Amino acid sequence: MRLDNMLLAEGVSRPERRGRGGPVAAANTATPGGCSNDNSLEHSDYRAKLSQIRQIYHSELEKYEQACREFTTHVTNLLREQSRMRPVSPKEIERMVSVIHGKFSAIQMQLKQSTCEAVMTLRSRFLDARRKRRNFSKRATEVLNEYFYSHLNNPYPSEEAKERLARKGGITVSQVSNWFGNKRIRYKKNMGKFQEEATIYTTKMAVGGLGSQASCPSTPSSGE
DNA sequence: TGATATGATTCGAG
DNA sequence: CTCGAATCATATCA
Repeated sequence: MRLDNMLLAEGVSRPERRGRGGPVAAANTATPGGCSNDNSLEHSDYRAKLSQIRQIYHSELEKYEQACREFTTHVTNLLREQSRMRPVSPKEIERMVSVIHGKFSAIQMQLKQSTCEAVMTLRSRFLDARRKRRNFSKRATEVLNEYFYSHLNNPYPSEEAKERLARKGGITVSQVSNWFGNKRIRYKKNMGKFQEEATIYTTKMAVGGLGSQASCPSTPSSGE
């Protein structure tokens, strides 16, 4: 019965597809800001696939139910015929019918399970933020690198600092945390590869620290 | 097209 | 919760 709830929550066994996308896109644990603006285009694709799954699911379900009905009537007719030869109690008929229904519902269970799997796969395919990774803007990486290389001794920004960096770079706090996590370990892994970058940012910091940025044409400030 | 860069996620430890 | 580490999946480069 968990499967039923599952399918219901995913909108597969929903009677209609009218409005209210509902709980489909809201079941994430944290969703670190990745999907804040651009849900429309990918979502249409996602919805299309989901409705395809739903259609198959419903047609299969209908087929099973029809087959179940046919088989049930067939068996009951058979038993009715036999009742002319031997006594057939209503209890026996009832038992046969329930056995048939049990078999068919087991098959339906399998259908539900495979549908569930398909939906989960689809979900992870489309809703996983890793699938639509975008590099940060020039401005964002600049801001982050400036902080990183000016705090090389302790590159662990506080919550406030993270918020400031996030605002300055136009990204979320979670993204700032991710960036610093990646940066720390990758810098440590081989510092040699980052020496060039390090000197660039440290010298930039030195220059920028001395005379504001009034006459510095090398800070485009708006990248994209 | 393969190699590399990079953002995001997962997992265990503290 | 945050952290380091490993890993995934995509973007970008040569």
